Amino acid sequence: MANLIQPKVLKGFRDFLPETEISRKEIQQTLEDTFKSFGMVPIDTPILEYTEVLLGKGSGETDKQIYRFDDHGGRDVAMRFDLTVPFARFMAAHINELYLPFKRYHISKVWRGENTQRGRYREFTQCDFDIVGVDTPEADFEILSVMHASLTALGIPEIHMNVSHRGIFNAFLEHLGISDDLAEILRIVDKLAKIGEDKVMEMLTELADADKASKILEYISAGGSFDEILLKLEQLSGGPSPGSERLKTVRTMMVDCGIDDLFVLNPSITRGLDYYTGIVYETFLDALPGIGSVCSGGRYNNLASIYSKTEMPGVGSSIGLDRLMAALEELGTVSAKKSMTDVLIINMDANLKGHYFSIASKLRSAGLNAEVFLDTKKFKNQFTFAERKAIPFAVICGEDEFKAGKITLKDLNARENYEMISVDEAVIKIKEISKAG
RNA sequence: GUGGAUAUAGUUCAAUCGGUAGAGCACCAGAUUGUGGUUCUGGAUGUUGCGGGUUCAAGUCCCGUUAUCCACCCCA
Repeated sequence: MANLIQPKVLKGFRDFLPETEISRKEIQQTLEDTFKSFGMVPIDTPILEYTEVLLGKGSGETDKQIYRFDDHGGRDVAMRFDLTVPFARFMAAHINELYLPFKRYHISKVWRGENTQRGRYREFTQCDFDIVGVDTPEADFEILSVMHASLTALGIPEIHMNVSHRGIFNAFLEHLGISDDLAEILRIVDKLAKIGEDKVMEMLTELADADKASKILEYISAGGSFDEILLKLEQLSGGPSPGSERLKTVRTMMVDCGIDDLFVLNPSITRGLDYYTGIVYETFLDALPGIGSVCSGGRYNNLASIYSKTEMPGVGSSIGLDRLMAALEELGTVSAKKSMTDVLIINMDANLKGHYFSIASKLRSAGLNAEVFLDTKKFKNQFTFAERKAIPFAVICGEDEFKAGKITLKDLNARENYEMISVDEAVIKIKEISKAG
């Protein structure tokens, strides 16, 4: 009694109450439906992998953030920090049982031991979708298309997907004659939106001469329409390149399909992860840029090469469910349902216990979610329970109704009774009122 | 990981110079019944995040610790 254990959870880890979990599940369902509609199939992988498998192509940062330990058999293991690297391993392991191009989605938790902030946790859920086996504009376009469809299906307000291309940027740097400090330059360039042109210029001049620095700044801050910027990038990088041609084709496809509205070409987007080789993208909410990217990814043509000799070019994207939730919560656009129950059967007469459950069963057969209150308590109690759980209807059946083979339906929101009707009539009434509301 | 801010009832917030913790809302019981939004009566709100220290006395001052938020870093 004296030594109760504190019911605490670890920093960056969270419990989800029904209210939150219901909307999380709804969002996941919407995404899953979208992914399926593009012919994508679900997979799953273990949360624990050999450390060498996960760190094979990671950067130094991943090293620091990964949860890593020795298991009971003395194996050096680690928890997955994203879903892309395990997917590459998965493809290498199962390539002979699969077919190409392979399009999968994967919604699951990942772990990173970094410092927490709003929308940044140590345990969080990613919704990944990737296409492996083809290096074509069709595949690049399809990922962008799924992103567009997903975010539209979720009804995310005021959003822009920033698109860029590593290949063009590399061609540009090569044209400039820069081959050192590439990672450093990428990092500085990526900060443009956050720290501004002056600061970026200042930092770049520390790495390269002023002329080159201003060229880089000119490249990453190129303005105008998608096509205008693309033209400018080509000019700055010494003419058309495979990357620019690819991006041009993808752009044409977006226009042909009428989904070019949400995409902007933003050359300052580079992405920190070093396995990206082609198109890259990041998505920010216009209203909440501070919360970070809610959906990003790109093309990685060599990722599986550390596990297999088979060429497996891939392109994919990841939606950060928790970050998205944090944003939607702040914007007040999450539905805060407390339960899915449509009808509560009031438990008022101890002699009719069994009957109450048979009414519930009939309601369920009619497609409604129904539950019986699990104790014979007074009405006030049972109504309060219904209110707590936000249940919209109650079925009342006492001796009178039972004898007549009827029930009384109560609309708990309108506080209106429909007395002495049959269960079938109640079902119709409930569906009618629910539809209207 | 580094630096800064914050932590009081379920919740939103009080508590003077250091003097044993308070209000609204919410909650529970009853008046109150085969019908919960009103009213009335009564009740509990709590190891002041946690652990030490100073003091006759600590929510208040000091140290440590944990969590949250903010910035850096990085990213979803």
